[in-house]
Amino acid sequence: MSKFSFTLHKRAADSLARLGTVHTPHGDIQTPCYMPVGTQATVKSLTPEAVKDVGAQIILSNTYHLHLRPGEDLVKEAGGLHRFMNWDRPILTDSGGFQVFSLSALRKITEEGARFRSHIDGSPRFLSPETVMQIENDLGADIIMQFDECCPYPTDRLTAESAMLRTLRWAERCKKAHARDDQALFGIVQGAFERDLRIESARALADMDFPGYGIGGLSVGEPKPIMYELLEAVTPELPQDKPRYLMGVGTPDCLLEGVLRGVDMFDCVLATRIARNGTTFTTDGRLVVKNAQYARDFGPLDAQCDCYCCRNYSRAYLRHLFKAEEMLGATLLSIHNLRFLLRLMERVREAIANDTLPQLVRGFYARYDMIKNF
RNA sequence: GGAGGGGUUCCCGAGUGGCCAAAGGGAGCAGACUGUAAAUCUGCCGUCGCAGACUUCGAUGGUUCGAAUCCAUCCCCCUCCA
Repeated sequence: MSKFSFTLHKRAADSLARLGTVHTPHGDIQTPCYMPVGTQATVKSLTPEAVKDVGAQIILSNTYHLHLRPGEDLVKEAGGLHRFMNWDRPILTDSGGFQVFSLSALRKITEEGARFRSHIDGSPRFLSPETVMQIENDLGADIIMQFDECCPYPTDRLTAESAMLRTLRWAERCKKAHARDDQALFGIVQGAFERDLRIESARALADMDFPGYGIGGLSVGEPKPIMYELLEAVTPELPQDKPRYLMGVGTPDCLLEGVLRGVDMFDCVLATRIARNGTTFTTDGRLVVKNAQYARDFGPLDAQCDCYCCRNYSRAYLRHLFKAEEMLGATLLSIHNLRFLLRLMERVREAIANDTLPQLVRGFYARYDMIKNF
């Protein structure tokens, strides 16, 4: 089985943008890339074939959610996550660190790990770096994330530092507990919104020599300029020959800004979530297709888009599906929103290769309405 | 012809003297959503407006300090009997 590696093809001249290839046992990933999220071993509302059709090279799944249901032992018995969910391309599993954060009402964190109440049945659960590694090893994704501690915005410096340092200690423990050399374990940069803590975190993780690095704890409500500043501080501290993954981002503009600051990989639920709620990305900005103004609009969602939805269906029809609560609406908008981000990344890679990234970014902002952005 | 029941704000439907511009639901409209407790959640929903004012509960008239609520007449619907 081929091992994980990263090939850096090119660094842009006028920004930190990079062009690369991530090699995994289930195939290569061209970067910069966006990864659709399939938390519970499914990208909501889509068949794996549809996810491939929109151009996804790799998808995300979630350790915490699969641990609770159906359980990693069942997934392992099924032959691993790829076979279980019928997805033969690369998979990345998030560690559950974000759930520790977002389900904060139900947990208590100690040095040992996080004690939880299951959000499904209230049963007590415990996640530690060691248990998370065991679960992720059983699930069998190509890339697995360390167990980390995420801070809300805003966070006081002491809390930020303590979470960052704990994440470093947990990184060591994850590394020690990780038992499969066909899975690449990524460390995660923390440090909340303190520039120097972020830098310290990145340097320490770099010294631990991970095959790739997540940048976590961002896009949790802070203003975008703060996120961009922190990215600019962090990516130069990370090894050039390893992929950087900005966790949980995002919007079309955040993707571009992330690429410009040296990020190689992104994931975000936004595309599929807002799709299920009747909202779409378009070349001109956000479009809420369920709004009354589209009742008699028989044109496509986005005339620039090459997706299945835009090639075959009108805004009026999509609006009808949402008003009638037909589930095809969620499917078609998910196809479009994913394709929108994936195609944007395709164009970004092309532009880096051709040294035209600044023009691409300029062209994007010239049309994209930031007032109606997220 | 006789007996009974009923007409409430877009729809359904509570309300039977003041706390009612009128419960609740639906529909409608809008907003939110960034490592997914989300096919979810929130707000608005008579008119104008900041407070507040004004017009509403089939129609008209009446009782009362005060009526969607009580009385009279009329209009319209439904059920049963002949």
